[in-house]
Amino acid sequence: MKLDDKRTPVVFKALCDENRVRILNYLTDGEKCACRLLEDLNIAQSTLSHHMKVLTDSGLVVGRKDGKWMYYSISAEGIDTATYYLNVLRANLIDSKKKSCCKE
Amino acid sequence: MKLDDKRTPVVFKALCDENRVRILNYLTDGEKCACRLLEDLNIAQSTLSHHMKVLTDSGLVVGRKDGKWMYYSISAEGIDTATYYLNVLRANLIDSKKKSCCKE
DNA sequence: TTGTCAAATCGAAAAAAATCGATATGATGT
DNA sequence: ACATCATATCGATTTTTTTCGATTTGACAA
Repeated sequence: MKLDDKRTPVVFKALCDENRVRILNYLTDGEKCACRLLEDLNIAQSTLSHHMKVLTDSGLVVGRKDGKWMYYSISAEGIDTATYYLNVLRANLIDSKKKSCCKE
Repeated sequence: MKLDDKRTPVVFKALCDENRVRILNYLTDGEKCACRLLEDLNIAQSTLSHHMKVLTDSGLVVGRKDGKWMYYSISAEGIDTATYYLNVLRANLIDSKKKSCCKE
């Protein structure tokens, strides 16, 4: 099994920017309104909107619209998918160790 | 527990570029010489060197020098660290669910 | 010491991403 | 219908990343 070299970067881009990691940290206490994040993060509203798009595209965050508010939360499924990707690397690693150990 | 917003991006940058994911996939069959990667990947030598630096900085890959050759392999510890980071998000998520469930 | 080969570093160019202010959209309340 | 508020989109700028060719470094062998 190999990682998809197109999809994998999309998933992990969520974790490749300082502001997005800050957002994820905020979201770990639970679902938050975009307006709330905006107060805490000291970035422009359009910048936040951009980051939320990257985060939802990655699958690590899901958005829910309620009236004119957008609520964002961390997706357990998204994290599990990312974890699975890392396990793919890990599993192959174990296999290759086994191979070199048993064949000679 | 929160993710370090400086260190986390460094770790996951390993997985944020198509060529680096290809490199990681190659390395899953075991340790490989840089010259070997160079043959397979169709990128300039200086570009490969740059990517190997990003990968080793992340901790997901380790390098070993043997004479004039550099051998690279995936680091189980590096993958475990990255997995741990994802678990931090996951664990907080479970905690926050528990909180909202029990308090009201 | 000199030549050769592998890899790293340098410097520049191209591509991608982050950021912002301004504007558009879309829901709500008057 | 209209004003208002939250968010998304647009367009432009700045910053970061990727990429390459050229050069340097460092190891080995003649």
